[in-house]
Amino acid sequence: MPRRKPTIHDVAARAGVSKSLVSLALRGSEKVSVDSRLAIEAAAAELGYRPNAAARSLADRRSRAIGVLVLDFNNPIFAQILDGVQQVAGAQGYNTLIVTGSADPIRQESELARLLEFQVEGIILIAHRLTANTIMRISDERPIAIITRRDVTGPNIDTVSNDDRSGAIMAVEYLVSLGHSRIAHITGGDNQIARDRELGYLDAMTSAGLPQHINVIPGDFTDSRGYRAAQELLTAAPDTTAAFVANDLSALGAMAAIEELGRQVPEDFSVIGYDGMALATLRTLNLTTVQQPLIEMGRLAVTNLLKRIDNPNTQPVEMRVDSQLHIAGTCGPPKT
Amino acid sequence: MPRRKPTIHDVAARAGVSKSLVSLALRGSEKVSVDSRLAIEAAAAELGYRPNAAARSLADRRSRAIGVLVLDFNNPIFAQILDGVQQVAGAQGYNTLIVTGSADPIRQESELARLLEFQVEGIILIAHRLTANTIMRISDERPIAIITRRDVTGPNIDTVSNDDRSGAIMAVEYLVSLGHSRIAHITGGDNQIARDRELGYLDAMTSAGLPQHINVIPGDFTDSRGYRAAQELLTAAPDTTAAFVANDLSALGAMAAIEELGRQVPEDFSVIGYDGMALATLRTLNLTTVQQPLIEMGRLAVTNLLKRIDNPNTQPVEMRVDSQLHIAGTCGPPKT
DNA sequence: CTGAAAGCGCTAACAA
DNA sequence: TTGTTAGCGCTTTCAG
Repeated sequence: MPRRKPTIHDVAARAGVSKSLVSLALRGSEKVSVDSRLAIEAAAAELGYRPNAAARSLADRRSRAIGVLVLDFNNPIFAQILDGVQQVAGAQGYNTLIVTGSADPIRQESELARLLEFQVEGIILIAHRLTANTIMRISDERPIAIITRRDVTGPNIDTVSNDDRSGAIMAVEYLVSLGHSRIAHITGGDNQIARDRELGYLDAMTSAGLPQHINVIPGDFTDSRGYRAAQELLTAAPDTTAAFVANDLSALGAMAAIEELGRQVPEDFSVIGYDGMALATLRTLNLTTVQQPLIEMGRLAVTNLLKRIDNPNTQPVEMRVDSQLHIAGTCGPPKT
Repeated sequence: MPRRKPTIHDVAARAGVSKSLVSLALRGSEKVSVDSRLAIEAAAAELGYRPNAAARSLADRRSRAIGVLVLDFNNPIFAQILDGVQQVAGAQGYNTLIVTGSADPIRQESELARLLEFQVEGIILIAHRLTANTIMRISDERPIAIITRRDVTGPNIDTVSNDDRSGAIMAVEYLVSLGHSRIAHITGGDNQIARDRELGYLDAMTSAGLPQHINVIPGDFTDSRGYRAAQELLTAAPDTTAAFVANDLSALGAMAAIEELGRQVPEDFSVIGYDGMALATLRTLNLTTVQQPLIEMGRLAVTNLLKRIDNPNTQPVEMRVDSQLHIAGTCGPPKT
């Protein structure tokens, strides 16, 4: 048994037909006689034949693959989005190449370049730290669907996002409705999403006639930073009774600090997050949050992307999905 | 400007040299004059040239890619392992193709097949639900490195795992040392890892001279099942004071149920998990657990795999990593 | 140092 | 229905 990998050529020889017939048969063409098809399939099976995707992609001039760039895997919400992405892509016969490059913009660019070299037919960006410039440049080569952000748009770019500003307003209004007035905000740093959520916070506070400036603590969407921000908050403004934290992961970190400082959540302090991270809404944590339809967002993005791949010159689609207040166990009325 | 993608040929024309020189220059060969190199690089940049990975892989007879099959993304520990995998693979110039096929063995097989068609040079299995048979068959074609399991071995298969049985013993002994005697176990279902952990539990209970049979509740490694199992446990054996849960995700679910049933953790009930999931050891949850060096496991597996790719006929490597008791906040002495 | 030529495995006309 | 023939874009001898 020759240790060389069998090719379509070997299959043809073994089945006693020509190369091209094998190609046809294997991709299920109608114009192959039943006999030939059977012979070919048998030969392929016996040989343990595997089509070579690289060769096919070369000859075909298409890869049947889309690339997904994930900001990082440490925030589980990206895994949820990815689930949705894979569902739809798989169902449509597309392979998904997933890469993740840490939050470093430079590395993200090189990851993107790798995707492009693989000849992906389109790209999904799940959160990202790329410049508008980079995205525009890439979108010139391939259609792009961006999930969670909507600040970069272009003729070849679709977006799926929720309305972070409204979501944030919803969160703060909920706290206000519970009777809180000294409401703090731990931000998500210097990016569009974080800014929108912060703006929503400021909007809602202003509408409610509440003061807020001292209570905006910078964060960065990580749990550890949320932890430190909460410590800072309770030191600087111990009379604060509630916090809207920019995302769930940070909110979990914040809760840890709050409880370590001797305050019970929600009795002594209310916390509301943002995202709808599966684990956070798990009953153990029971985080009250603004829930985005994460899986659905993944599904929608691929759907749009595949449409654009088939039909490049359609108008860009900018979808907004609705987020919902998920009321759980981390918010309550202030103690007074 | 022609909308066709520029090829090496276009670059050559523009730089005024031959195709093959461009190829050499682009891969950094020494034997290209500085002038030519500069001209070629300039031409490539101006044209926005991207090498075609499919073509290269065809001509090269190697893809410089490894495939990773992840059981599913819902358990965050797999993301941690993946981090380690990507670090090493990236550093060695390998692309990682990540696929995930739900826990369904059939779908997992087809995901594997796709990886093979992409001509990956080796495969990493992060947990999996494949039969020994399938794995053996695949390992015939490509080297495989399996992470977390060690029940399938073969000449072309390396493994990296921790000693689940000892880890489980460590967990139970810790509970015993705190004074617990009515210690339950929520299992991880019907797979080697879960069985090993269960055996460890039984070992430790026996050594300590404690009864255990009524207190083994079947689980499946998910949070929701952990939740239900804990409910079941407290109904069937309300005098239980502690539980060793087969993994962290389930442990979180279990804690939710326990607290809902009015018991404080750790005051009224102790919980210890297994894995060292980043979020669980986060201070908010503060789960006491047996911590596996997840990132390191990912790194080791790729390292072994790449060695085997370079040097196919070496002895299979079966690595055991050490897990540690991570003492946090969910275990305490029994209430009496 | 450079260029011509062959071929990687597959698909897609086009003939037969 | 089947076989033949060109490539797809790139790497790699092998002569200049």
